[in-house]
Amino acid sequence: MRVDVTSVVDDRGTTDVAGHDVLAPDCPSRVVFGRIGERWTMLVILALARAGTLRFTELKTQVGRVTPKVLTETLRALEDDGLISRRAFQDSPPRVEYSLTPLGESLLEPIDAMRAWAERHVPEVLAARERAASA
Amino acid sequence: MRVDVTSVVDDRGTTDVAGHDVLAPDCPSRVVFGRIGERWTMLVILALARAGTLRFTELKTQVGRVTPKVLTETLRALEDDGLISRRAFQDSPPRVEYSLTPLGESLLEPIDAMRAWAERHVPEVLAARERAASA
DNA sequence: CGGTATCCCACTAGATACTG
DNA sequence: CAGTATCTAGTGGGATACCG
Repeated sequence: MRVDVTSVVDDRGTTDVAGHDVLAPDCPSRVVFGRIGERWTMLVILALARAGTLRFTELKTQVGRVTPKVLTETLRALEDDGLISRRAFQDSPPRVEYSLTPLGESLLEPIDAMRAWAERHVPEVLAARERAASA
Repeated sequence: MRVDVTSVVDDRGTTDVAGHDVLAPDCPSRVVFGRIGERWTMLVILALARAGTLRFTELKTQVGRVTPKVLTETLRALEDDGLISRRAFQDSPPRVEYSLTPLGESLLEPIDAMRAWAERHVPEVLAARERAASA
């Protein structure tokens, strides 16, 4: 995710005390929302939260029908972000274990807020969609 | 966003009391995460939350460099989901006002949880990324 | 087992121009 | 003002095959 850097602050004082403004093109918040938006990110984090530690193949089956290529990309991205850690053992056959870092665990709180909202309100959303579809 | 419907429940009892399982391919939570992931959704919601009511062009300037086509798509999707409401007046020149529905307002809570996390932890994420980049 | 290496497609979203 | 209409490009993600 690459964003441009012009007009970070407008002239209406919409930035908050910490200097953040979600409506600014380069607000750090977008880093998070960008990751969240990626198709398998949440599932990987939630699977690891649930299991503690998982190997590549375990993760693959937990998460659904993700292809190895995409799962690898997802894992690398999350590792680069410091959200998960990867431990490779020098065994034969190979053995690699993934788990959440403390930073990754701290993400669970907002994620669960989202999930809680979804579980509570998704029926309303689906009902609204059906109304819209049959209009 | 369309997902398939097989293997909703696995054999390890991972669904919760309400019958939801984020790791299931068709969990309703994905509806939410799908929307969140779309590029302009959050920005529109936050702009409306901040301003209360906005017209099309106001929304356009608030939100950044979105094209009219994409903004329209975003607004329709959000309207179909019951998150925003659109009121058109029969004036000339035309006048249309967008605002959050109560459902849309209820989404602000989890959104802010995410934003709060982002503002608190994004420096760590960025630091991790730099470490990864120079490795 | 834990990935890479290729190839490929759908789909998001941008640019641009036009209209009731 | 508030959009629609086209056309196009970039890329996230999938399928498949192969490797140390």
